[in-house]
Amino acid sequence: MSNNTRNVPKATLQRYPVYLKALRQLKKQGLERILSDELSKHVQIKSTTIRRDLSFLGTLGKQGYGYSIDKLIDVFNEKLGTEFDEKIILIGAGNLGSALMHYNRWNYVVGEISCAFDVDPNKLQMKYDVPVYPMDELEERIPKGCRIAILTASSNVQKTVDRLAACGIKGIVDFTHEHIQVPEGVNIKQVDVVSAIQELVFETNEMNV
Amino acid sequence: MSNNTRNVPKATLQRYPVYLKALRQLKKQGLERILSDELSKHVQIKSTTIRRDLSFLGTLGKQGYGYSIDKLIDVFNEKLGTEFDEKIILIGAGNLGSALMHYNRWNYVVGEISCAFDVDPNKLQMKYDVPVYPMDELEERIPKGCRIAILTASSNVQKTVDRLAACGIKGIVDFTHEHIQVPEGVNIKQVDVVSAIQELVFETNEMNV
DNA sequence: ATAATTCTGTTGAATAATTCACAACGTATG
DNA sequence: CATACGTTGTGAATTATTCAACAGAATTAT
Repeated sequence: MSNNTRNVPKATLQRYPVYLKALRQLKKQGLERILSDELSKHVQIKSTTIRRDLSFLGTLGKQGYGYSIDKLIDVFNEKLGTEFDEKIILIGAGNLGSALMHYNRWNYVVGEISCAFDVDPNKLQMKYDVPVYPMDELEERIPKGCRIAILTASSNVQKTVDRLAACGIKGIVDFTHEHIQVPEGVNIKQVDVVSAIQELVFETNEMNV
Repeated sequence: MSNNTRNVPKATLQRYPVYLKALRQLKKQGLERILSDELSKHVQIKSTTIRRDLSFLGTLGKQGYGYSIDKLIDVFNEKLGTEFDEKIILIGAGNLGSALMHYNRWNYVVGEISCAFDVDPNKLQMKYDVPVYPMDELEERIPKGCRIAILTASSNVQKTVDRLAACGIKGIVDFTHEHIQVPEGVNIKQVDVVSAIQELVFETNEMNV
């Protein structure tokens, strides 16, 4: 009933990207509406949890009909601010960084990589339409209003994080294998194969006890 | 007090990799012991939560002294089965796959990539000491006892997942942007920049309401 | 139209996770 | 060896999350 997005539980917030991804896929398949029960089968989350999660964003479904997929996607964009215009910077233009610049196909999804930075002078060339600047020039080249950085460089990690925070970065997607600390108010998401594998191994072993 | 790892809460299981990573870093810095309060500052998790989490693995700390870092790391390895010998396969030898084969430095951490598979005949060459086989040969080439697969290929994703499950894969680290469904008993971990960015954007916006 | 059906939104109960508070124990000190 | 101190491990209390059950709104069928 509330019209803003205050007080959305953390657990719910973490499920939104899952819904959004599934919805985009369903739309691509030509579907126009979906029931919470059907969506449940796709994302393996109980339908009642889905309905509750969505209810935080407004009264979106219709009884006896379900949800309009387009409407849901729109609401995610409007209310949660994924308005395609997020400016993202990339730190590190190595193998992984290149892969990310390459599938810069999150155009129309969250935003796009505005520019990249690297310490290696050999890597300072435009790649897949993304300019690569020297790491030294971070403070002057960083786009106005940029909040999100993707960190793939693995030297001087902690120092780099501190510089990013000083530049006003509010969220860091961290691909490094280091453990790093962030100042208050900065959010970090690990995107780490090793940790992911560990979690899988832990959970797989648990299941066999 | 329990000597096995039964009934470890899911939330706890997800924090273990965080602890492990921080502990390895502290060890590298030459530290030998740590208090739950100190560790708390590093990982931003309340010390009381840390103590409870660790207590599921046995009685590891000493009152008035803290925890031995070496001992903790050993316990994670022993009790949770990260015994360095996990055989991992990689599906897709493109940019991202190459990056993963390159920092195959999870030797001594979880295991190693035994081999990779790709549909593209041009990519079927040994890369960073990892052999790359044709996708067709998955069923015959997959190592015995292999439980974990890393999925970076982005064509025929769902079909590939089904084949992996049929081969006995129990955990999939998923780098694709697709939404995929897994059969009962198979665990999946998304390692997705886009979803990570979305979560960051969602949470960053939340904080400013 | 009207009635039957379907599926949402939400209440309240059950379960899970976190945090508090402190007794018990190991260490350090004299 | 005894005493003081500091930190763990853990019941009990609190908070967060999930889940079941159902009233009621919108659709569909007649």
